[in-house]
Amino acid sequence: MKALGEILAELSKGGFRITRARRSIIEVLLNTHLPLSAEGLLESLERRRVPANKTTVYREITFLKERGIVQEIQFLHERVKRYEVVFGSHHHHLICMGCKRVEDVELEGELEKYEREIMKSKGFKVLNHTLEFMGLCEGCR
Amino acid sequence: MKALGEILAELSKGGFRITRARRSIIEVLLNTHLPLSAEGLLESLERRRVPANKTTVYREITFLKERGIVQEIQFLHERVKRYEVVFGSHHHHLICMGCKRVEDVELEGELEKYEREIMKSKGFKVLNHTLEFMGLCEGCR
DNA sequence: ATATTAATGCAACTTAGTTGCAACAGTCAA
DNA sequence: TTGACTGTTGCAACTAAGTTGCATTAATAT
Repeated sequence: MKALGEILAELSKGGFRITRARRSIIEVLLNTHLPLSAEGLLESLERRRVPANKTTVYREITFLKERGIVQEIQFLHERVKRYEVVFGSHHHHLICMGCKRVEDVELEGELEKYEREIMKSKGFKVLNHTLEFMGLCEGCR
Repeated sequence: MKALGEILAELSKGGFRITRARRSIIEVLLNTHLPLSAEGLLESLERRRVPANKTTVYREITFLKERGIVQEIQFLHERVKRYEVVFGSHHHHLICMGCKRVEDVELEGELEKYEREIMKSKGFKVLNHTLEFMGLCEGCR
């Protein structure tokens, strides 16, 4: 995972401005590390005394997505989309149906085996995937 | 996958009514077999001359979900939810980013290995999962 | 044939996200 | 440090997807 400075330097070099809102949004996403919804992001900004408009938040998310800095996640049990800073390694989520908390998991070996299988049997080239597990966490079982 | 008659008999036995809308919705979902959105379902009904209100469609989907007859799918690249009849065996989807078509895949061996791993390392009991692959189909590559 | 109540349709509403446009504010160069 | 350039923001109004309350309709058992 990248550090704040690195991300800001990259953007700056690209000719983009480091505004108060932009810096704070990236900070919040780096610090929570569990996926936040646009509304959650808005609230976090308010708590930090960096009030922002929801339009700004949505536009900033779009901007950061386009640059591969954040990624969008859609949990099946929710209506809203969530966002998190892209990690070096691809990972997945464990969603507890009891307490609704979300944990990360990294899976060893990943799904490459399946992706090869799919290529062979269907001629379909996999470029990306989503995988989320729903269940009960240790505390809620 | 269940046949129409079986599903209807089951519902009838449960004290639910077999209305024109209900029967048609189940028929459409059985026949398309690829996941349909609520709006798509509405259009299919119109083509069959069984006009239904969108409220009815949403309520029927909820009803069929609660009874384990249909399941809801959320593709990452879309805003809408989609619905399909639950198959005997769990399967996943290949979403072509070119033509937007969706194919089914069944994966051999499934993700049980990962589910056991998650149980061991995190104490998290997996009850369900979603897995979708995004990429390019044979025709679009 | 009729009573019961599940299912429906309508209109009004909510929630999540988007758009156009005028105003504002980082950044660079002088 | 000042200004000019243009990227960024906020507002208000909008769209799309889905939900709700309530009065009406229509499957079904008797």
